[in-house]
Formats: sequence, structure tokens, C-alpha cells
Amino acid sequence: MQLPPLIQAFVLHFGEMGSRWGINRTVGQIYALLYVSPAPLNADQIVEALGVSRSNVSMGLRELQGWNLVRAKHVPDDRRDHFTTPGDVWEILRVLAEERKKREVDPTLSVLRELLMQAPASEAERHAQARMAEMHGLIEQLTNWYEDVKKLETERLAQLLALGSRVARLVEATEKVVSLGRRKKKD
Amino acid sequence: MQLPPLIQAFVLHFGEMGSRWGINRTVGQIYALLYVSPAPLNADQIVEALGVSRSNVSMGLRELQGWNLVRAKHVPDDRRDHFTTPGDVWEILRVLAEERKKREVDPTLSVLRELLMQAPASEAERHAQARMAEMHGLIEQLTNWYEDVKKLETERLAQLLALGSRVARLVEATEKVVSLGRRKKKD
DNA sequence: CTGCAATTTCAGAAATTCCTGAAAAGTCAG
DNA sequence: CTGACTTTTCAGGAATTTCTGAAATTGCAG
Repeated sequence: MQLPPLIQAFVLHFGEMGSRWGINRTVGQIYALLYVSPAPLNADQIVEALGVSRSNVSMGLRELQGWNLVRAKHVPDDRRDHFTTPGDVWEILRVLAEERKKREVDPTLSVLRELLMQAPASEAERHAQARMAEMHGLIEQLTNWYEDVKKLETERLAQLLALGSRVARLVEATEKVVSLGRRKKKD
Repeated sequence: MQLPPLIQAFVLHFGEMGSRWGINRTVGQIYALLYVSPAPLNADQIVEALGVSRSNVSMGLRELQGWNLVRAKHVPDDRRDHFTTPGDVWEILRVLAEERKKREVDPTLSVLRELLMQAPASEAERHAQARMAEMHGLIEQLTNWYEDVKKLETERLAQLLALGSRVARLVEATEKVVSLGRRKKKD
């Protein structure tokens, strides 16, 4: 791997992080490399940059495309495929959230739902179901929130982020106004 | 593993999910088992329930305690340690968020900051730094939001979740009121 | 078609991670 | 202290994952 030191450090870090959560080192490195690359790269350029085998790069690119984190792009007058990452970091965040939900959250929700349908055959199972119901409820609240919030345009989402917990005060204040309003009407 | 089928299915699912993100099968299973258990379990009970070695359970419990996902509890008249998970699912969510941030986000932020300090030695490095800056900015916005929001009590947090994207409308409305207010004052 | 360049597949080698049993270390009642 | 009970450590075997090179497949220009 003979990359500029700055880029090399970035790529290596992503390799390590990758293996910390489920995805393998090479895949992390390919992603990092494409992320900082000013132009789409073809597979051989990646092989060269990372010093891994051609077939490994092929598999890694496949996986990244499956995650929608990398796209193939055709360069005129070149038969080889070239690859990029989406440019906008907010877009990347959305894709990541969506894919992780699909792979991690949805299957869990569906297992929980299925187990909650069954009739418990003992006190132990009854208690376990109650706990599963709690977990199911929390996950459902979170995913509902996510499904709702992901519709917002980036602009507005960023605004909300910037507000942080001050949103809570705002909501509180509004509630007061509303409830005062109600009280007035009732009086 | 001779567990009631409902509990067994739950435990097995968590074993699988565990290996999907970084943590190994046994650790996932131990966690799931403790999560649905009505009372704290000692190590031998876990061995029995999961059919893995005593030492494996010991290592798994250690890891889970490192994640603050499992606590040792002393039962009177019993020398053996007994283990539980925190009961409140919101509490569990907070712990998980905190630990994942510590292990995944913070190290990445610190690498990015370090790389952004360096003077780029080429056009490629300059471009790479610009991309890293974008990533850094996004992660910082998200963590600031998180640091802020995590201070809220569970009650209030749940309220916000329930509002979902309607919060955006609320914010928008408030902004209008405020800007109208300002205009009035200026007039 | 044909031939060549590019890509993918896949069997097995290499690397890594996980798990176990045996031994060591820790803990506490008597 | 001692001895029984409990937990932890850790070397190395088992299982899994990752990676590679060779072969197969695909795609396309001529």
C-alpha cells in the first residue's frame, strides 16, 4: 500500500473500525479509499492502492454495492467499471441507517413479534414474553420515530439536530400554551 | 441447551445477531438469557442453560460487564456471583448508546481531528482532508445532539419520540411566531 | 463468431476468532 | 491457616472468516 500518509492513516483506521462492527477489513479500506478519492477508481487502482488481491477487491465492491454505499460509474472510452461513494455525507448517513435497520432491526422485530404471538407454556415463558414485549415496544417506538424523521429534508433535519434538547423546552412551552388555551375554553 | 422453546428461540436469535455486529455468539446468548430471566442467574446456571463451557461463560460475563450491560448481584447465603441485566429498557438503550459511542465514534473523531491538523503534502491529500472535514462535521453534529438529548429524562425523551417529525412543524411554527414578534418590535 | 479484456466464482490456504479443559488464583467459613 | 468452593487465566485445538490464485464467465469490439 503506497498511499500518501494522510490517506493511508484514514484507510487503515476504517479497516480497523470495520472489523469492530461486522464488516471485514478490506471492505472498510475500500470504502475509505473511495470516500476520499477525488475521482471514481477502477478495481485495479484499488488493488494497487491497498495491496490486496483482485478477487478480494471484487468481493468487497460487491458487498459495498449491496449496502448501497458504493456505486459503479461508467467512464467514457474505458471498458472497466469505476466506483464511487455518494458525495453528500447526509446521504451516506441515510443509507447507512436504512441498511442497518433492514439488517439488524427488522429481523429482530419480526422474531419478537412471532414469539409474542405464541401462548406461553409456563410461568418462565410468561415472564420472558413480558420482557420481550418491553423490548419490542421500545424498538417499535424508535423505528416509528425514525420512519417519520427520515422523511424530513436534510436542511430541516440539521436544524432539529442543532436545537438538540432545546426542542424539549419548546415542546413543553407549547404544551403549556395549549393547555392554558383549553382551560380558558372550559372556564 | 434445554430451555423452554420460546426462550430458546429468543436466545438463539441474539446469538446470531451478536455475530452480525462484532460481539460473539455466546456473549449474545448470555445477554439474552439474563434479559428474560425473572431472577439473577449464577454462572453454572448459564452453563447449564446454554451448554457452553464454564470458562466461556466467565469470559462472556466479563465482556458484558465491561459494556455495563450486566451487573453482578450478591444473593444472601450464596457465595456464588449472580448476574442480571438492568430492568428498564430505556436504561439499556442509554447504556448501549454510550458504550457504542465510546468504542466506535470517539476513536474515529479523534483520528479525524488528528489527520485534519496535518498540513496536506499534495493535491490528493488536500482533497482527502476536505472529505474528512465533512465527515468530521457530521459526526460532531450528531454527537453534540446526542450529548444534549441524553440529559433528558426518559419521560420527556419518549414524548419527543412520539412527536417524531411533527416536531419540525412545531419548530417551524414557532420560528414564524418569533419572527413575526421581531418584526412587530421593529415596526 | 472470435479473441481479448474485465470481472466473478470458488476451492482451499491463511488468518483470525472462539471455545475448552486444565491449572492457577481468589475467597471465605471454620 | 486450611480446605472447600468459586472464578479467572490461558495454551492450544476447533470453528469461522477472510483472502488468494486459478479457472470460469461475461461482455464487447472487430
